Amino acid sequence: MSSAERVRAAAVKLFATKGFHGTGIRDLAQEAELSSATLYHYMGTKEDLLVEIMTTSLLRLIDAVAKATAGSDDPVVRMRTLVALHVLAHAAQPGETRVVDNEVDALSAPARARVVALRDEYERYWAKAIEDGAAANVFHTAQPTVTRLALLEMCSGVARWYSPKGPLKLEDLATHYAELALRVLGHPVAVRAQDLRQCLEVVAQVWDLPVQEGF
Amino acid sequence: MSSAERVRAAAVKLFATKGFHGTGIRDLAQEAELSSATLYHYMGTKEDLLVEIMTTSLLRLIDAVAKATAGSDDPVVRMRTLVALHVLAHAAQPGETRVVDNEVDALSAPARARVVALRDEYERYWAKAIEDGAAANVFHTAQPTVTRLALLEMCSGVARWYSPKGPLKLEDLATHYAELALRVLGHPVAVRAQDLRQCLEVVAQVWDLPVQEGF
Amino acid sequence: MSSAERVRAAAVKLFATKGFHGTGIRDLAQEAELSSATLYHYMGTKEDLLVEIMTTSLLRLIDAVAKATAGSDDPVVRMRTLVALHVLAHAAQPGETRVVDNEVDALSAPARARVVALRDEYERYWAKAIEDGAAANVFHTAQPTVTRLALLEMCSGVARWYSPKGPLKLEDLATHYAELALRVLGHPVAVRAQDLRQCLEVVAQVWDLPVQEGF
Amino acid sequence: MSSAERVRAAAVKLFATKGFHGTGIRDLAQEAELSSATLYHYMGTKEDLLVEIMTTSLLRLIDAVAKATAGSDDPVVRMRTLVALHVLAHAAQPGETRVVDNEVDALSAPARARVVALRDEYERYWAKAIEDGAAANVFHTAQPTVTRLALLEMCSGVARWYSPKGPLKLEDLATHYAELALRVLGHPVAVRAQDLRQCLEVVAQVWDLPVQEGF
DNA sequence: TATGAATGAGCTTTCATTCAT
DNA sequence: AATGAATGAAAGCTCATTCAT
Repeated sequence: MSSAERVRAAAVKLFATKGFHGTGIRDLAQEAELSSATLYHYMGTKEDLLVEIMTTSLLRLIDAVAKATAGSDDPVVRMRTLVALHVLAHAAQPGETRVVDNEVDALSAPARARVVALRDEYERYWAKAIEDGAAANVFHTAQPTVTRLALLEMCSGVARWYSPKGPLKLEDLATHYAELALRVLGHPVAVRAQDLRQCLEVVAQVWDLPVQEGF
Repeated sequence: MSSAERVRAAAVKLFATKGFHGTGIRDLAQEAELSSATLYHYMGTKEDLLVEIMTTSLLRLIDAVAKATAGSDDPVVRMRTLVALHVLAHAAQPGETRVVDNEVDALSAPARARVVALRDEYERYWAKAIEDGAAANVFHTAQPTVTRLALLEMCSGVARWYSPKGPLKLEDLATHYAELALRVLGHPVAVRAQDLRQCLEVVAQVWDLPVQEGF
Repeated sequence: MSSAERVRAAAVKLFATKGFHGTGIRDLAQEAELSSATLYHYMGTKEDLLVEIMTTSLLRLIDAVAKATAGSDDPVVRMRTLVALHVLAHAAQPGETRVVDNEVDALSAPARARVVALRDEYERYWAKAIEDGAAANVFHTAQPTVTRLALLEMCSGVARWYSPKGPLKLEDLATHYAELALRVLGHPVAVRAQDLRQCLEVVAQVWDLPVQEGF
Repeated sequence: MSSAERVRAAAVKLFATKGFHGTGIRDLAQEAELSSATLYHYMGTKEDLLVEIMTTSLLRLIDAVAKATAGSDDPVVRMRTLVALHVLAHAAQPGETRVVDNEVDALSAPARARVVALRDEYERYWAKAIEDGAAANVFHTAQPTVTRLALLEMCSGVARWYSPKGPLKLEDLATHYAELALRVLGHPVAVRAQDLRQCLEVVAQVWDLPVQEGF
């Protein structure tokens, strides 16, 4: 792993576990096994580093979602895919995703605006799928917006507790959450692992992970 | 409001919005309209203040849950109550609850252990209700533990976005979430506002809020 | 013991053991079992308290020396008396004397000048006795000034280690030091406890101690 | 002089004159002509700096004494050497020695224990010489322990008043004190400057001073 | 590429002191 | 006589960042 990669990895790890404000430049340097002065060869300011992590993480998520839902009209299939992708990303990349979910308030106003815009762009996919499903009468929910927020929080929570060392395989996790989400939307159908095969492939490709069950 | 109360309120507000590490003693002093030296008449260290907030918040939640579920054997009723209480607490006290949910990592090891023990004690109520419902064949979930975590995250998320100024009344919010939760648990039944009346009363009592629809 | 006395005693104890700068107002308050605000009923500033302790301690020493050497022309007798008084004062009042000996640098310039003047006045008794003894050819020392300083340091050191709980009685201590001092001055004669009886009485009177061997 | 050396020199000077608690970080920075932040490149905590000064000072003293008394059986010679070394060290390095003698109480318990152990190791040389002299009937003292303490205090006092700018040369000072000490021990013999030549050399070597009469 | 040295600004916390009650 | 409340100033120490080498 190059020095630049070590810096980024250190930032992801520490921002995720100790928070942006709880992580010092010296902590980053120690984690990356560099001097604190050397860090500045690989980053701008500390905030730049945070922005970069958040931006690339969200862009990847948007990229993955765009790829995985392209050409699918069925809202149920799209929803299943969105949930699976979200959960897989949060389980496989808990560092990045926790940073995105928890450290938005640490950004300065202009950077926050850009990050929030990306997040909104991402959430549009969810909103659209729910709206379409409601219009098609396959989803039944009195409060589509609230339901969307509830689903997103439910799925994002995975990053807080999932461990690849535990008994639950990634694909089972994704399958389970996809089912829960469809239940929430009033469309309780079984989801099979093979329905999500494409999601796993997209995730592996976008996040550059080895293609295997548990990444 | 006394100085001591102003200090606590300032801490809740700022810890919730800017995070523990992102909040300086001077920020607290300014928010509480006191000098930073005077703060120390009303608190120990900054961490003591955090611990106090987390502890009382969790104790209240446990207290509320104990009161509201006492004497109820039906797992569906208990679950409905747990969800409603959780959502109401997070919507009515978003500051405290966000601090509890987000700042555990800011605690020193011994304090963290105590807080986590309280949180575990609270979650036992959820685990028990889900287990009982599954045993009684009214809940259907292949992964009870995962489902519990998913529900908790879903409900806690309310503290991140709910606003009493929005169109959604607290009781509608609670009703909606109770329904979503029962759907997640494979027991999709309608929930009526009157089913949750007792919850509203317990919340009003435990958090010392005025008894009215929107608190 | 009155509050005023408790304040003074607390200051003597803490200034002696932790130093003036190492002792906080809150330490004094705790030791005196008063609130820190109440302290200020019994003292001016912290420095005033220090000055008062040093001044009364030195004035008592001067008073004692004046009383005990009055009417004695013999330099050997005077020297014996000076040493005995000094050692007894330092052994019986180690707090006050340590403060006087160690905390002069903590004083502001004007206060220091006054205290140093008193100390000089006291040391004049030693200088005079040594000069007279040298003139009378009973003391033999090539460096009278150095010898005086050496003797003073030797005797003051008692306050750092003597304990009344140890095996050495005060009168034996004084006798021993008187002999050592006369040896230093080239006049090695035995000193008997009864030679110092008057010293013990003067010390008991000036410091208001119970008249007994060990005070 | 390097920055690191300036920091140490500043600490010695200020701790000696104003005391540890009376010296602020900003005072040290000003004296060392560095910013207060920069100080922390060259030290750990303020206490670490104090410990370092005390430890190296005592280790040097022990080193010097071991070197200078090696191979000497005669208690009189050893005593003469101990006194001369002690006095020379205190006169030539008044800063370090005053810090060692006066600031032990400023140390935390574990650091104090280590420093006191070193001091005890040093004082063993004195105790041994006095015991041996008494056993050989060349020293006559009824209270060997008290006498040792008296001598140490007498000699340490030099650091409080000796100035190389005064009329007294270092070697005369040492000679005079050696004679006083032998008088105290009941062995009043003349000491010649040439008896102490080796001591001067050892001091010059251990403290890295230019070899000349007045250093 | 890498870092030791450096720093102004800031951190949390304590300081000695005052004052209304 | 006694104190809780209050504070400006200062304490020891760390911050993110720069720069010469």
